[in-house]
Amino acid sequence: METSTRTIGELARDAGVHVETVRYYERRGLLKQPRRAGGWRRYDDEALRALQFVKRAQELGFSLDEVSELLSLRSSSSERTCNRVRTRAVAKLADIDAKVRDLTAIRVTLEQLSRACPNDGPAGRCPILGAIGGTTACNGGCANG
Amino acid sequence: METSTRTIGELARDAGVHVETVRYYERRGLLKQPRRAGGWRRYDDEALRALQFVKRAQELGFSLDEVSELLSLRSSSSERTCNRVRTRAVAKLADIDAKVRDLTAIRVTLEQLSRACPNDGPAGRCPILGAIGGTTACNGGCANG
DNA sequence: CTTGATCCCGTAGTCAGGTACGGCCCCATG
DNA sequence: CATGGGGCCGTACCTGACTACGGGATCAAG
Repeated sequence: METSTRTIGELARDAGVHVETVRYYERRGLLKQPRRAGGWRRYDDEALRALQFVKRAQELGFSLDEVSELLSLRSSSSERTCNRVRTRAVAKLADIDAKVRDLTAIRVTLEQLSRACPNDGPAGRCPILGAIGGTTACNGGCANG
Repeated sequence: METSTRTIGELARDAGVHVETVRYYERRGLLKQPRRAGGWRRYDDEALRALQFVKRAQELGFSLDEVSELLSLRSSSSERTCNRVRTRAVAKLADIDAKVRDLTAIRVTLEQLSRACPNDGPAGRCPILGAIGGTTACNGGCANG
């Protein structure tokens, strides 16, 4: 943890990911090639921070492609970098809002159906099955004839 | 739409899905084998309703495996069917709630960061990049020295 | 110097829910 | 009867983010 040079296994443990994940990120260009000692990758503290950056951005809902974007923004020196990052964050906020709206709509429907459910009885009287699919198990008039 | 016997293409169009999706559902056992005329699948109105059942259950957040379960419940004749369906619906509600909670937590964080963003400036002064990843582009003291 | 843990690499597989392809067959229309 | 659009089937491919495998190399401890 406090050693500034780690093997891939130690790095992975410190960051709470699997070794294969580190190699995968490296393949995807999310982590830069570390130096090698006798063929083994050696990572310093900065590599650990880079890995943590990826994980945290991911936790904030960014895909690995988007993390790549953020990473290139992070190493850019433009005065507009911050603005561009904010644009991404705001777009991500909109994505999240859309998802929450969709889920909430589904939730409302499911909850109404669950409430309407008498909690016993056969398929033909189940309001949930009824709402999902009309009549099939019950051709022609059970519960409405 | 009003013909009671359709080809797969007509069924797909009526249900708003692709032909391949119908064949895929059939392979997965979500739709039963239709009768054939000269090798071509022919579907009646009930097949259309079955397909719509699958789509609507999916819209309510059920995976195709869960839809299979619902389908077998639907054709069961037990008095406890309704209860079992409700159990699935309630579990799905809990899933949705968990997802919404996660998304909301992310949302709060992202929004705070967006608000804190001065909307211009370089990476080193970007609160979003800062919050995600500490220091890398900015080793040793920009914006805090 | 041996042993066992760890690392190397490339390739392939996983999950969900489809989507695409290619070669052949069938059906309705003119 | 020809033709073109659709349908048949099996198989492979897609996205995203890993995860697994196998055979060989290397390192640290005893």
